Amino acid sequence: MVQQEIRRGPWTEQEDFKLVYFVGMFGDRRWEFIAKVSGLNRTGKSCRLRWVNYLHPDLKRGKLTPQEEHLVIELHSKWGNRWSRIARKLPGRTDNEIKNYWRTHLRKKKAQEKKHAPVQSPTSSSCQSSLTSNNHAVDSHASKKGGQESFYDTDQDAEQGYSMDDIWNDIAMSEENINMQQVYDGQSEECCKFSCPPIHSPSLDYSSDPLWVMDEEERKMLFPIICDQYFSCYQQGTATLTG
DNA sequence: AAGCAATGCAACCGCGCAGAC
DNA sequence: CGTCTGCGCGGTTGCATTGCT
Repeated sequence: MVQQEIRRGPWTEQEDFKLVYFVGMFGDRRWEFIAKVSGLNRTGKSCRLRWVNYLHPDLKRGKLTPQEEHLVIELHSKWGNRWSRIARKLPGRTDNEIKNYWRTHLRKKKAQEKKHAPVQSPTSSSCQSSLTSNNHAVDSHASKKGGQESFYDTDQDAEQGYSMDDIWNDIAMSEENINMQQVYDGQSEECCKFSCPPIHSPSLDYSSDPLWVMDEEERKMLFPIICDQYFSCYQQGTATLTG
């Protein structure tokens, strides 16, 4: 079988749909499997990352609240760069998000320090301790992107943007049109709701069965209707948005 | 209005850990 | 017990956007 080139870089909306769909079907554990079965030509890692950091339905979008900021600062002073650990204390936030947030503030803080104390000893390992102690100063979080609506932002501009909520809604809606049971006899509709927490490969262990490791052709044979309906549904959605 | 710099965030990389065999 | 595989984590990079001159 010809090894297809692994896709890299930004994810397209179509890829997002595919991933959401297959995670809903197989759960969010077996990423290599999902990567193969979905035909995304992405690595399992990449799929996981995309899901965890962006597509998971429990994710909050938008800026950290002052309380969350405070908590991050507090926990970071306690645990250091244990981002995943910190993230667990902030439901709906990812380690990546918190890490980025911290970096941003670190940079701001460093810049400020440079301004105010240009001849400070560099050995004071100032970043962490000083940051944790007075990072409230930057709590204003003068994010220049405050008014900017990301394509996926759910908090803002629900009318204009095509948010993740919309995507989930679309998926939920399209599910009503797709009779999943015809394709996956034995898997209840419940398994495909993409509800959270995600389903962990109910009752069947696909991974151990070589039959479930599909190549492109097999995949097309099994999923053509689902995928086609999905994407036409998706395309309708975006078409109405893009005009 | 154009060009450049700064910023924010999505995605990748490499390493380590855990479980299966 | 060693090896393999998959996953998770932290660090880093690259690019798009925004702000400034």
